[in-house]
Order: sequence, then structure tokens, then C-alpha cells
Amino acid sequence: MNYKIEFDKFFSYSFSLDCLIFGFENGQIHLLLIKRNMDPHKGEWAIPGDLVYPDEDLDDAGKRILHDLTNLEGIRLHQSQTFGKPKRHPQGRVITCAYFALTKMEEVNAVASSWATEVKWIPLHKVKQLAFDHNEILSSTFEILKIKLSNEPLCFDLLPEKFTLNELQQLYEYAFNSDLNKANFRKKIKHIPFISHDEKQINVKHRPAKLFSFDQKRYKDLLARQEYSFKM
Amino acid sequence: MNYKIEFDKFFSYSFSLDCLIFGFENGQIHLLLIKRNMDPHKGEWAIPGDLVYPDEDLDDAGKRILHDLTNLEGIRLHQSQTFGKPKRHPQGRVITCAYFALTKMEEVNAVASSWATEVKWIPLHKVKQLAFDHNEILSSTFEILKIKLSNEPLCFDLLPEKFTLNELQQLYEYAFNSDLNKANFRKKIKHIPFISHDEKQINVKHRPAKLFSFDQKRYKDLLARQEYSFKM
DNA sequence: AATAAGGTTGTATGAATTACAAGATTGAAT
DNA sequence: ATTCAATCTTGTAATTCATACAACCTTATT
Repeated sequence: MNYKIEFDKFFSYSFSLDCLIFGFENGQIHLLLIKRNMDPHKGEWAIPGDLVYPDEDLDDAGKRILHDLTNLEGIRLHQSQTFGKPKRHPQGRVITCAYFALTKMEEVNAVASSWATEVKWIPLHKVKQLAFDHNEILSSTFEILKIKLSNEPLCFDLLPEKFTLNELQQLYEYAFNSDLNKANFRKKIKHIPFISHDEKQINVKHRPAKLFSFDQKRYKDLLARQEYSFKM
Repeated sequence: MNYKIEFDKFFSYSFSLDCLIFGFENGQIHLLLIKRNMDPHKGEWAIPGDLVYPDEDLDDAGKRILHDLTNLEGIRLHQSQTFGKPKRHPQGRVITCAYFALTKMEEVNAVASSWATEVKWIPLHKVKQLAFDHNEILSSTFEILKIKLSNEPLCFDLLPEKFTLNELQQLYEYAFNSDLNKANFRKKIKHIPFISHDEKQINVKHRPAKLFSFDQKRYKDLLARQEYSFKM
């Protein structure tokens, strides 16, 4: 069933989902944006999104949009906020629910779909004017993301399976726009019972950094027994 | 313009807003519920809500629903989450956005509208089976409320203008289901620069408690200058 | 004068945060 | 072999904060 053909039928009052896809590289948090292929706002950069099909679960719509763009599966999606100003879409009433996903950039194979001529990772601090109210959606969503990064171990979704402590520190420094003391940061991390040291980097120019990994199972176990509360 | 008449037209894919109205009395957080006057779930208790009109802003719809039920105006509304399972409403696809409002119970003059035969404040721990997926909406929303109570001075929206420290302590004890030490709690509050002591209770049976109030202006001032961060 | 509830003071402990200094390790470049 | 650059570690000192708990004072009613 091709719902897009029925576009006009429910477009006077329709519901869409925008998916903010974050990644981390070179000490910078990036956002995956598309260049729109169609009016309105043709040629402008935008957060990828689509209408939600009439019988489609919201979470499923999020997964579909994420998969279409990145070819990723099994990624956790987090609901951000719903935006419903009557005039936010020039062609009619479109209420949109924003979701966000945290991805490992090297695993993302982004492909431009029919909606877009281009897909690009853009560091957050370089994101300029976006289509629709997407700048507002981004800033609200990033605030929510920061709260979650402070209270849940979501940072590991943005990092490779094996990461260095410098990478982890840079991630928090970028997100909260503040410099952290290296020695103190490491002491703090060493107290976290589900971050373990595995191997070393290879093929690097200098002393190889230790590689760490996040033991999700151990974290869930401690969480269930209320023996640890993640705070950064 | 009577949108309700057009109900069928967009009911196959419509958007509603549910409004969770919280209050605080006798050491207990209460929720304002209605007894439904119409099918589906006629006769069951439910969170008050309504369809969002096609040209109505989401925030305005929240204000309208809150005002219809409580006669209150100028209350801050907070967006909670959006619920969109395809089968959550038996008569069609209804995506609903939950908002919540924190009210001073003594200022609420709740009236049953055409939607409801009854309106009642129910302490949170006594809320039983609700219509639709409203139990899920309540539990998700209460989790979000707790996070906000920990990080923003929203507690004062639930308390009278002048409140005692015992009331404030009971509010947090009820919300987080934990007993707090009185002496330590008071020491903590005394360090907060925008909670000031004004008067004393009168006409009480025992020693009158000191009455405190929240200086919102001072809080906003400190917040703007990043000189204080509220944590409870 | 007794009672009940409100309210205060103090102390001891341990945990967590912050700031800063200094040095050890590893691999590449010369 | 030496130097360099980046990684990583150790230690210390001051400070703040949270937690637990005991003891006691104050104000009103009865």
C-alpha cells in the first residue's frame, strides 16, 4: 500500500516524525542532515523525517526513517518532543514528533533517499539555518539529550565498541562546552564498575591509548539491584 | 465553529491532548481525574483530554482543556510525552500528546464538563485502572515530573503561596517515596537564596510553623546569571 | 504542668569535587 | 641512543556536600 499517494487526503491534518541522528568524531558531536529534494524548502538542509502511516506505531516509524537513511537496525530511539504550531508547515497542519538516535558514525552508511539530494554529517556548532522549525527542534532535542547524557550511560552509543578515555572525555567536553581535568576525569571513570579496560590501540603514531568498553549487561544488573546510579 | 461535528471526518487519523493536573494536599500528590460520560470506556476514570482543533496550537489546546476543567488561567503547562500506538484508541487512530500542570489545589474549582459525569482529585498511590492507556501515560509522566522536581523549582507550583517547611519536605518524601531527615532537610533549604521566611501560621492548634515563600523573580535573576543551580 | 508539634544546634563521618604538580610509559622520528 | 609527543598515573590538599543521629529549645493548647 502506497501511503504517499494518499498524501493530500490527510495532509490537511497530518502527523510526521523527525529523526535526529547524532554521531561523534574528532571530538565533535555531529548531526546527520539531508538536503531537501522537494518543496517546501527545496534545497535547504533539514532533519530527516516522514509522515507517519495511519496504522504505523510511532516507534516503528522512527525505526523506518532511521533505517531508510542510515541502513542501521536495532538502534535505540528516544522520544524528544512534539512540535505543533499550526503554521510550522507552510502547506498545512503537520504536527511532528521528534525522536533522536545515537549512532556510531563509522557504522552509518548514509544514503540519500527520494526525499533528499544529499546527506551529510555536520558538527553541531556548524549547523546553520535549517528548513521549517528544525533549528528549534534541534536545540530542544539537544537539551534533552544533555540531560540524558548526565543521567544514563548513553554516551557509549556514540562511541566505538572500544574507546579511549580521551574520546569519552572529549565527548562530554563538547556536549557541555566545558573543559574537564584529565586526571580527575580518569579517577571518576575508574570508579564506574561497568567500564572495563580491554586492549590497547595499535598502529598509532604515539604511545597507544588503553581501550575501554562498556559492559551493558553489568550495568543493567547493577541498575536492577539499585546498586549504582550513573551521574556525569 | 464547532469542530466536534467534524469528528468523524478526521477521526480516522486524529490528534488529541491529555492533560495531567497535579495537586498537593495532606502530604499527598493528587491527580485530577474525570469519570467518562461517553463511549468508549464510559463510566471509567480517565485523564481529561480532548481532540486538538485543526488550527489550534498544541500549547493553546492544553490551556483550553485545563481551563475548561479547573477554571484556571495562567498556569504553566509542561509537555510530557506523545503516545501513538495504532490500537490505543478502539475507534480509530488517535495519537495523543500528554501535558502536565502543577496546581495549587485550593485554587482549583473543578467542574464536570460535557465529557464527564464526575471530577475528582485522587492521591497518586490510590489511582487504579484507568481508561485507554492512561495508566501508562500517568506513570511515564510522573517519571518526567520527578526529574523536573529534582532539577527545577517546580515544587512551589504545587504548594500555597506561603508554605511550611514540613509541607515542602512531605512533598519530596511523597514524590520520591523516601523519608528525609528533618534537620538536614532544613539546613539544605536555608542555603537556597530564593526561599524566604515571611510570617507564621495563625489559628493552628500547636506552635505555629514559619511560613516560607518562593521568590520567583530572584530565582530567575540568579538563573540568568548562572549563580545558582537548583538540585533536590 | 503536661503534651504535642514545630524548630534548632552540633558533631562526626565519609564521599565526591576541584585544583594542581610531578613523573612514568610507550612508540615514532632523528 | 636520544628526543619528542602524547598517553597515562600518582599523590596531595582543600573543600564542599550528604548522611546519620543526638540533644535540646520554643510555642501553643489543654
